[in-house]
Amino acid sequence: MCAEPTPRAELEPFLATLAARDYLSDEEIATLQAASWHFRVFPAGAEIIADHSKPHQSCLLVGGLAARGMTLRNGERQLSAVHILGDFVDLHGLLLRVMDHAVLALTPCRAAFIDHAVLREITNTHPHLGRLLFTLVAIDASIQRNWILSLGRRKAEARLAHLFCELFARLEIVGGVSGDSFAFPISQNTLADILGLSIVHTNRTIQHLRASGLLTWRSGTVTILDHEGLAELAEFDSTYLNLFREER
Amino acid sequence: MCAEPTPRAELEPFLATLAARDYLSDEEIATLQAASWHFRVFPAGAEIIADHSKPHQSCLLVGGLAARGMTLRNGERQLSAVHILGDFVDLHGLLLRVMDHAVLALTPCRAAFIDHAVLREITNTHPHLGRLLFTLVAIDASIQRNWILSLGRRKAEARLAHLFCELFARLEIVGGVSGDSFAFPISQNTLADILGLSIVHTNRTIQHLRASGLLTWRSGTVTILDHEGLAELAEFDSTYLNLFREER
DNA sequence: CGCTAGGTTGAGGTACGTCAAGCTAAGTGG
DNA sequence: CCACTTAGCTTGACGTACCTCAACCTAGCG
Repeated sequence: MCAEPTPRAELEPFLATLAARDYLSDEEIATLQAASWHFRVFPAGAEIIADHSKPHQSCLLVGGLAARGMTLRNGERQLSAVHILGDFVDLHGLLLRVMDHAVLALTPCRAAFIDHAVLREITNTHPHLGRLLFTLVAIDASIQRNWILSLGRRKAEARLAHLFCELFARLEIVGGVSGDSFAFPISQNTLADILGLSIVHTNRTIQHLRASGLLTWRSGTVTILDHEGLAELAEFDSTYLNLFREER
Repeated sequence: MCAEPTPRAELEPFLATLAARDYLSDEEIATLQAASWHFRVFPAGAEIIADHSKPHQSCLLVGGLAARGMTLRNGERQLSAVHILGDFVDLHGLLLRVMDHAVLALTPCRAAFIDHAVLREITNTHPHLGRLLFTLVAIDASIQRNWILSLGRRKAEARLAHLFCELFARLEIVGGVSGDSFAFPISQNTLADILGLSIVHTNRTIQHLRASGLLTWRSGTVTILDHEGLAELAEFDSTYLNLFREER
């Protein structure tokens, strides 16, 4: 591969997500960078955090795609969130203590772990930074609310369109897009578990989206050909992503 | 009606939700009770907080049922959360600043408002209490994840069963159940918007649940006849509600 | 060359939606 | 006390979005 990046560089996408929502002081940035991060890699399909476990660390994704997943007894799986680099995947583990879902690596992933004790100390000594971290939890919840709307009321095609609109917007913040394209190297099987659809119907929905000329998806790369048309189809309104800098 | 309850008494359900998850010091309780709460009532159907508004207060529900709702252009509505007394309905508004959904009174509601400035000050001066408040936001997110599983993978009947299991468990904490019954005075139309189903199918699903002897729902009251059977049908696992006292 | 994981296609089934009508109970005005 | 209205519940008939099963196709890989 390439030379081992410095921890400092690996935190950049995370700092970018924060900086997209509020103003970070140099001292706050330094605090985050000075913290003790432990890096680990996971192959595609690996379980990063097990369901019902009681983690003592939280996990920041610095590379790859991950997801939160729950499974019914009959084996059907539903993914409730897709995470990209810069996402503090299980920050809420600090508050919830017991996982009610698993965190899975959808692609090979690189993650940085930080002790809950350190995070708790940050919320004690840096209240604003603490609020900023919890804002990320609230934004995750916001994304989930929108996904509830998708699952409950949007048809398959609009649902998929909305997912791609959202991923593009989120990846843009952290430098995860190049031009109109972003890496999305997952199987249609996995995508079906995100969309709450069967594999077959997922396949047909993708074909329909491709045929309408809104996007392509080849060899693990999605290219959006018509941003406006896609957003129109999805009724995409980015308010819920909180892409504005405000004192929080 | 009855005599005006004291603010102190009206906060009890809220303190109970907190106390179900962590240990509150007397000083923390006093801080919450001493805060300046403004009470308002809303008729059924009223908009408690408007979509896309920028609230400067957060809203604690002290009576009635409320919900978060989003609407598509074609008029279809999806409710993403049902709130009961003691719920800090839009605590996340403190962090998100712009509402990405509306908060609606499903029944006549009584709510207590508190300035964001006060909440922010609490997170500055009482870090543990602040974390506890944000834990409520994280639990809301947890509930939403479970609802994503319901909408994506559970069939109508299990979805409805899960809703009733959850409401019973949550209402139990705040003294909102009597025996096996709780008040649920909403129309099937509204219920359909919670379940992401049509009215007609919602009606048939309810009838099927009733016929299977698991519960009754008459004149605004749900009575669960077979808790175990209902939980079995719903695959209900209360882990996600965080009903355990832990240092957070 | 054969194996495998993933993508694609067709045929038929089911859970759910839509439309339209009739029912019930509560409220309103005469 | 009785029309009349209205909101909500119920039922039937029919339509459709999505599911299931099963086959085949394709590309990568040892």
